[in-house]
Parts: sequence; structure tokens; C-alpha cells
Amino acid sequence: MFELDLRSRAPIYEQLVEKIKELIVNNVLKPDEQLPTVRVLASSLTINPNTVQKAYRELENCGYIYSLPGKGNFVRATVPENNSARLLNLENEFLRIVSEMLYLGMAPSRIDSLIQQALAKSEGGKSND
Amino acid sequence: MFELDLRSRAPIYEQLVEKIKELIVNNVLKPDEQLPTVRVLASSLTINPNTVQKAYRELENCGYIYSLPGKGNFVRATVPENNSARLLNLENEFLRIVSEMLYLGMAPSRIDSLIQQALAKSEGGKSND
Amino acid sequence: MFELDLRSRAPIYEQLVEKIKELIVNNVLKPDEQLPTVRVLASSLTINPNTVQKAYRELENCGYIYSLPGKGNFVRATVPENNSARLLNLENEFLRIVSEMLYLGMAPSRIDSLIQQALAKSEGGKSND
Amino acid sequence: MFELDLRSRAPIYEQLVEKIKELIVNNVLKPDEQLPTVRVLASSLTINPNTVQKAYRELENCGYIYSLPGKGNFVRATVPENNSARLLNLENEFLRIVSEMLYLGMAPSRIDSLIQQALAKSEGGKSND
DNA sequence: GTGGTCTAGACCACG
DNA sequence: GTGGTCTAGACCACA
Repeated sequence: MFELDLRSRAPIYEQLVEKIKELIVNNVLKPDEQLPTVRVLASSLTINPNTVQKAYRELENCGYIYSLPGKGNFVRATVPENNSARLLNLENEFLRIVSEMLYLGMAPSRIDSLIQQALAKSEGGKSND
Repeated sequence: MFELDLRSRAPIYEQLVEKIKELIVNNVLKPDEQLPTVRVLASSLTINPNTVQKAYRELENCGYIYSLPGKGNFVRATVPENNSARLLNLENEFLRIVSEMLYLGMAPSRIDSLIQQALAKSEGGKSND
Repeated sequence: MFELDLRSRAPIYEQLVEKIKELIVNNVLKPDEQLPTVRVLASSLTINPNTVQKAYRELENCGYIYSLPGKGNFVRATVPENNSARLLNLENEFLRIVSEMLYLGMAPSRIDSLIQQALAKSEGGKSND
Repeated sequence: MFELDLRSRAPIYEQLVEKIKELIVNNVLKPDEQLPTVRVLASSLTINPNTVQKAYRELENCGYIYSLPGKGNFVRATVPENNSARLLNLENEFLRIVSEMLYLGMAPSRIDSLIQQALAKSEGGKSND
């Protein structure tokens, strides 16, 4: 499904969160699709189930998945409500990164091309529905 | 000068690094300008001097400032050499954020306007010299 | 494991860096081998854990080891990429030292024998795998 | 005569010591030749005379120059006696550097060529007598 | 006066 | 139990 970098400084559960978020965001995991159970994912990644549990809880807190006790964890469909706070954070991060890229000498045209790349990926995901 | 969130999960020294990097990147702090001394900044933020020291050391490692022992810490002018590794990381972060913004329903036009904003800020800083 | 000169002008953490670097470079410590934990090394050298920590952090910045928070510190395998800057510094140091050795009257043949010695050590370490 | 890097971490007096040592070692400054006076050198480098004084004292301690009070500072000719301790230190530094160069992937042939370079420089200095 | 180093001891996150 | 962070307070080198 995906790979973790066990040698990274980043905590494993955080890497998990990012990876799963990426799959959801890029529409690889569709709304209401079931995620692997904690045990299955833990054993397939050979990590501690507690770590997977923590990642799932984090994703639930962020509104990316929902948990049906006894059933499993499922992808939550995006609801444009209550995203404003998250979007504000993302905008700030975005500005920070763009500023740094410009400072380090990246050409604005390169930035545009990166955006086209992201757009294409996003559209591609949707067309797979 | 700026504010820290002492309740944040992010370590104080990292917040400091980010804040100062932002000031440098946006040309608020000009090349060869002196940063506040370790002790002054520490007392004005009511944190420990060692924490400021750690932030300054980190900024020095990243090439954003240089330290003259006994003199102070100063902004280092950008050298577009060997930034490729850092730029690659930034590109990945950038793609992640743009994907997430699109997923959460942000209009591409809004993203463009953010970029214009960053460009203006970057240019504005330079013209203040 | 090794000894420190607490009376030296060189900071303890730098001595530590040099000693450990030497062990890695001479293949006494193999790739992915775990280094002594911060606390163990600190107590065995009767120095402060923070000092060991600082040395480990420095070695990590230089690419000689990697740190897994909660797990320990491990030797990083060499990657001959991006070593050019460091090699340039080493070349300058090398020239300085050779010049001084020649000035002080050392025979060039003695220098050659030193190089053979270094080569043997380097090869010897590898064959111990 | 030479230039200092006032932005370097290395203390100015130490840079001075290294630069002057280099001139002596490469026979640019000949035995019994007079060095610039403290005041002259300080003002030509626009640094503090105390700093120059400290560098000269250090060079005297290392046996590279001698001071005639009221007359000035002069280059001391090499005497192969009592160099053994210094040579031992240099050998250790040399081994450390060569090991590191080999570890970082430098070809032994490159090292040989560096030695030839140093030998040529050393011979060149002498022929200027 | 500056930055740099070191110590002692506390608390937290991770797995 | 591991590394990571932070504090408090001391001492030193440099210019």
C-alpha cells in the first residue's frame, strides 16, 4: 500500500497520517471506503498496532476518517463546512513555502508548473471514480 | 519583534527558527544586518538564552545566518548554490499542501492569488533597501 | 571505548565528534551499528548527557550517524554524493599539513609510508565485516 | 600581504597565526627576515593591535618566530631538534585526514597528486632564495 | 560586552 | 528506556 521510512526522524504514526491523508486527498481512497484494520495494517507494515491506532485517531480528529466501533475505519467525504480554519493554516504554510522557494532562487514559472502538476493529479483522481 | 506559542507542540527553538527565517526570507532582515543578541532576545521573549542559542545555531547550519563569536549573529546573503536539496524538499511540501488545499475545496484562482501575494511581498522587501 | 582530554582547549563535544568519526571512518563502527546510548556514554565518560547529545547531533548534521528518537543513534553508511564541499576542505587541510611536515624536515618517503598505513587501516576495517 | 576572513568563526588571531605560518613554511618569509611591526600589521589589516600581539606570541611559543624586544619580530630558522613532538602531532592529524578522505571516497591517486602539489610548492619556495 | 561551552536536573514524546 | 527539549546558572575566550 505504501512504505514507511523507519530511519526517518519523523515519528512513525505521523508518517502514517501523512501517507493516508495523501491517499485520501488524491482520491485513491474513496469516500466511505474501508481502511485496513489496525491489526492488518500493523502486521503488513511490521509496526506496533498501538502506532496504527494512534494514526487513525489523529486522522479522525482531523476529520479525514470516521470510526464505526466494531466495524472499522472509513474515509469521510469532504464537507466544505468547518474547513475554513484548516484552509487558513494551509494558506499560511503555503505562503511560507512559496516565500522560501522564491528566496532560494526558484523561478516563478517553476512554481506554476508545480501547481499544474498538482491540479492534474487531483483531476486524475476524480476521473477514476 | 514576534511572538511564540509556548503551548504549541512545536519546540520553542523551532518556532524561533521559523519566525526568523520568515523575516530573512521576506527581506525584513537585510543581509549582514545584526540579529538581536542571544541574551536580549531571550529576555525579551522570556525564554532561556540556551534556547535562543540553539535556534541561532540551527539557522547557521541551514545557511541563513552567520555567527561571529564575541560580535553577534548576522544575516547571511543568499547564495543560490547547493540549494537544490532544500528546494526539492520544498517542492514536495508544496505539492502536498496544494493537493490538500484542492481537496478541501479551495478554488485554483485563490491559489494563484496567494502566489501573487507572495511575489509582491518578496519584491516589496527588496525595494525597501 | 576511548578517552577524552578534559584539560584540552578543544571542547569536549568536539573531541567526542572526532573520536567517533574516527571509529566510523576506520570501520570499527559498521553501518547501522548502534552507538552507545546518550546516557550510557555520558556516565561511562563521566560527562553530562547534554554534551554527548550535542556531539551526536553534530555527527548527525555531518551525515555520519542518524538518530531514531526513542531507539538510539546508529552509524549511517557513506553516500559519496555531496561530499565535494567536505572533500575540498580536507584537501586544503591536507596541503597545509603536508607543507608543514616538509618544512619541519620530514622525508617524503615517511609521508608515503603514512599513506600506506592509512590505506591498510581503511582496507583492514572493511575486511572485518 | 594576506587577507583575513572577518566573517569566519575562527578567531582572528588564529587566522593570523595560520597565514603567517603558511608564509614561513612556504619560504615566502625567509629566516631572520623581519615581520611587520604589530602596529603596522594591525593598521594594515584594520584589526586590534592586541590581536596581532597575541598571534605573534603564539608563533613565538610554537618556535616559528623570535622576538627582539625593541627591535621587532623575526622568522626563526627551522631547527630539526625538538620537532619530533610537533611532527608526531602532524602525523596523527595527517592520518586522520587521509582516513577521512578515503572514507568519503577520494581516490588514492588524487591524494598522490596533492602530495606532488605540496612538494612542488615547497621546492619552489626554496629556489627563490 | 559578545557568543560558546558545560553542568545539573526536570519533563515530554515515542513505541 | 530511548532521544529531545528546556531551564538555571556558571565559566571561558575573543576583541
